[in-house]
Amino acid sequence: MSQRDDLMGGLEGEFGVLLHRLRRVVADRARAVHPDLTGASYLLLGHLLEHGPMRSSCLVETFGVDKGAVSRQVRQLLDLGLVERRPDPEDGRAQLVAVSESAREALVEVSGQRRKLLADRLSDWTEDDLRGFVSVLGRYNAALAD
Amino acid sequence: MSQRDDLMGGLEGEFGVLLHRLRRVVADRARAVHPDLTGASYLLLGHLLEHGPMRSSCLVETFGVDKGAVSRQVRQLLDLGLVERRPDPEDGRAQLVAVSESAREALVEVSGQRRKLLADRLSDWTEDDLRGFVSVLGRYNAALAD
DNA sequence: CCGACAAGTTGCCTTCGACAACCAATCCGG
DNA sequence: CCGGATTGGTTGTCGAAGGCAACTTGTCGG
Repeated sequence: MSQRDDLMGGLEGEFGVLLHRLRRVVADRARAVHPDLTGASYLLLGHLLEHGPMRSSCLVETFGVDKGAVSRQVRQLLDLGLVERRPDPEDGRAQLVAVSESAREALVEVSGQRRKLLADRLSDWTEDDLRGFVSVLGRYNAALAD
Repeated sequence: MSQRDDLMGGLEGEFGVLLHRLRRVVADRARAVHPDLTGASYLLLGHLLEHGPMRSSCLVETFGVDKGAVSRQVRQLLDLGLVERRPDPEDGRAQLVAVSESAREALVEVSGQRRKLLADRLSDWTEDDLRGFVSVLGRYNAALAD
């Protein structure tokens, strides 16, 4: 059990470093999509791109942040023309947030740059390495869920 | 290559969620160590506990954040009595930051609570799973380094 | 029709980090 | 030995980000 504890300690340490470095990386990529796009909004945008249009409250739930924060970030995305809003056919008082076409293009473009940048640094990773990493990260995320 | 791109996309998504959830988890754990301890300072403290006394500039380098921020967080740790400072024998103008004895005890205590909390959620992870996760996280961190 | 409720919005506060200007001690070339 | 250049660290100011709470508004159920 003490071995397991040591591993958990190492996990914390790596997460601490990751948390700080990722903040900067995300902010940089956000700026690449649009000069005035902030990091948090970029993450929302990415989630919308992957999972399709959804309402703000859904974003609140999956990211586990305050709905006020999401409201402001969606507002920013709207102002920058990166998302559009339309009424939710299933609930009259809700609105769906959808990635705009121009944002989709920009995200694909930035995604290409990112791939080039990380290609050499992760070149020794096999596809299985990558797949396993994503999977295990997902399981850890699930463990963190409230 | 398109498979690899998809995997990278999934990686981003998981990191986005992780980034937000971890923020809250870290803040909670910091409060458990000391009511007035903030999240960022807690991460510094954890790093000091694992790697032994070091100077502020070393923390700046490993975490990749501004030295002003580190200076303030170390100040907070000092005010709370969680770290002590002593002159660096190898460089007259530098100071070493070291975890205090009381802080060490508190960290071990919180570590125990944390283990209990995650024990059931990660119970299906083998020790190899855990070790592999830590290792691969370290490699990813290395890839993020500037 | 009316109260309960859910979706969003907004204001206020704290945490956090970037940037820059700044002090102090040390190192180094002459 | 001396005077800049360098390095360790502090401080002030700013924007990003989230938590909390009060509030608006539209919807649903009795």
